[in-house]
Amino acid sequence: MGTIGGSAKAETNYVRISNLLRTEILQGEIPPGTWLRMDAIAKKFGVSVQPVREALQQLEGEGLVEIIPNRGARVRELDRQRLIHNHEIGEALEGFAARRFSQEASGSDLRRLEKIQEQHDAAIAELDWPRVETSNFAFHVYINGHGGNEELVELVSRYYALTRTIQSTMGRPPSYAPRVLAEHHALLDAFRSHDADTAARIGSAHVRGGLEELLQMFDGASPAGSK
Amino acid sequence: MGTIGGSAKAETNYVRISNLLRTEILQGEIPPGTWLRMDAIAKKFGVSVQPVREALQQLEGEGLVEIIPNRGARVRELDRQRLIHNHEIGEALEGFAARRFSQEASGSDLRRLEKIQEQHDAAIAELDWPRVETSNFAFHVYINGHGGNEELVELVSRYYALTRTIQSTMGRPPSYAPRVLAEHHALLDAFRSHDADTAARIGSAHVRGGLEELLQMFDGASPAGSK
DNA sequence: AAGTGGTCTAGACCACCTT
DNA sequence: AGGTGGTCTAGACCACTTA
Repeated sequence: MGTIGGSAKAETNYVRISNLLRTEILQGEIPPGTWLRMDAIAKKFGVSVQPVREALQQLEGEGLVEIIPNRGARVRELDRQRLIHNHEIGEALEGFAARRFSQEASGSDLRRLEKIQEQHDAAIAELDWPRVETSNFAFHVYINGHGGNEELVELVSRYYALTRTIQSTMGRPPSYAPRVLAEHHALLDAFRSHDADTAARIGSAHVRGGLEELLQMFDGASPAGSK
Repeated sequence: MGTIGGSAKAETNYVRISNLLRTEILQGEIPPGTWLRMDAIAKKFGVSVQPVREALQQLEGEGLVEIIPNRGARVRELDRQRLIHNHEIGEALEGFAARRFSQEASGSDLRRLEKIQEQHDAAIAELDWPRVETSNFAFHVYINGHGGNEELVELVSRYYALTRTIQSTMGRPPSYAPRVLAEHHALLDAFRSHDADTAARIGSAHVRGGLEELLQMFDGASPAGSK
């Protein structure tokens, strides 16, 4: 019923639904902890409940959704501990990627990365926050993707995007912009001199610095002492 | 986290099926590239096709299975490139975990790890390969799990277990046992002296060494140049 | 043009929670 | 017990491949 006349492509319902839910979760439009009631989603998409179930199962496999058998599905909670654990994974992967980039990047790779950073610098100077986000994201994707390891890029992006949720909900501290700027340029320096150990150290510290800022906001927002 | 002991729980079919398929794939009983026909699996479990579909969607989210819309599901191929990419992720995560363990492990943590390594030593001396596997696995899980980051342990195990598939299919080179043994003991030394940089370096190199062995077997088994 | 096998719907069923 | 919402089955439907 109500077939959308399109002849463009045979996109299955479960693929469309999982894609849409994924971006909505990663962009924070559906906040952590939200219950995802299957019949409500099915109704919203004009389909039965089964393709919705399949989409949710896939997101559970990706770690974005938690399905409790016979109870329901919810967006996975993003508590203090999970914030820390996600950043540990990011710290490990970005440190590795920075090390490799410092070893393997050609002159034109470096120039390309510098161009991206110029965008980032300009966006910060103009206080254009959406553009700060996208250029920051592009900077890291370029480094992480250098070896052609898509799965690594995807893992980092998954954890990175999840934290952006909290940032855009809670705002950023004043230390954010100068810190990110300084650390990106320190990374570029290490890349230019092909200093692998320094690149790896800064790459990891960059993630750790982001975590500390987030925890400040997090602890500031939720009154301490609650157990 | 507490295990819920013995309480007779209502285990749903999709959970049972995904668990079984997962272990069969990770243990190499269903080799990479195998098509997973839904009605065949449904018949085998005595259920309809829908719970099978949900189990497969979850495994796709975990990266173990590839679902091609309107075509079917297959165990993801494990070609040379993916072998390399998986090990890169392992290298990053295990290097991180080794660094942290060297910084945070208490005396009793160290003694516990040494006990595990004694099991490993003995198993190698007796050429008891299944026990070599399990004690090797326990060694790494103990290090990786030290910070309580279950997701990190799971990620490493996922990539690690996948490579075991190939190892048990193709066999191990003679260099395997002495290399693993020497590297584990070098790690223990670094832990004992709380030498974080060395621990991280050896942890990463340990994974890289395993990759090189695997690639030797891999390239030896499939003659180069075949198109 | 037929065949194969994946996808989707409607409705029955059942686990768990609330009263 | 009654309610809510997740789970499962049977069968129709449809996309894609064979000839």
